[in-house]
Amino acid sequence: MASHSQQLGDLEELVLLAVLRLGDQAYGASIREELTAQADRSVSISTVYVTLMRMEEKGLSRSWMGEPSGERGGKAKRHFQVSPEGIQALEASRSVRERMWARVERGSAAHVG
Amino acid sequence: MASHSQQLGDLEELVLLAVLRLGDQAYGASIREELTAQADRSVSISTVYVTLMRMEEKGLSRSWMGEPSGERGGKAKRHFQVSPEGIQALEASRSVRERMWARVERGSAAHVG
DNA sequence: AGGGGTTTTTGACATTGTCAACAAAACCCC
DNA sequence: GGGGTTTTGTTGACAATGTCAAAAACCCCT
Repeated sequence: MASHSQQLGDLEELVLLAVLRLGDQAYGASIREELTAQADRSVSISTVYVTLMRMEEKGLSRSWMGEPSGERGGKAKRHFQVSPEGIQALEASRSVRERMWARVERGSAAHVG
Repeated sequence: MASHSQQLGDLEELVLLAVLRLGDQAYGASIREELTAQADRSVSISTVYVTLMRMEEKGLSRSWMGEPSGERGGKAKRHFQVSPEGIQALEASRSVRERMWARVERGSAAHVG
């Protein structure tokens, strides 16, 4: 079935995966850390927010303000979550990539890795 | 070892994979067909060329003009090839994505698929 | 009510994604 | 051998995404 779920940018995809992984601990700083440590993508914190805001406008993610942490200073954190549409887009992206790789590894003269 | 291979855009990645798959049959029209049929990405032919030209400037791919086909009309085809740097970038991209997915599927409360 | 600490938001610019319109060959035919 | 037709490649322009420095907002303390 040719789904027409939204195309994800490469960073968008990684951000969604980070949010998914972090679950209820997904907010600006932790998402950024996940990208830096696990995705070899050391972006600034603003990049994370901007990407998430834009994706929210497209219905790929949601967010809400949490309670103040109670610790010394600190504005309340904004929590993020991947929407069902976001998950669908992620899966579509993954399956396309897997198919393309499978085609490379079987049927061609090129040898990779 | 943290490689610093170039970051690929999502389309760039798919185009490189198509070129790899097509081997010595990789030129404008066939690349576009591969994207349409296998990657759910129906881009125009100009998109393919522009993406490849830009990647060539970055050292991710190479190209050269072939001989005229001999069929009814038709300018000579330009052939494309993925460079070693391109292959490295593709592999880096893949391994990052696989790690991120693995982290999602194990360690989290979220259930996907 | 002012200050230092933590987090988010805004404004701006760079890179990548996208295509319509245009140019270039190569073949055929009279 | 020049014009028409066919196939392919190139340009110019704009939209979407990637990126960050600087500013704003908020919280807790004294």
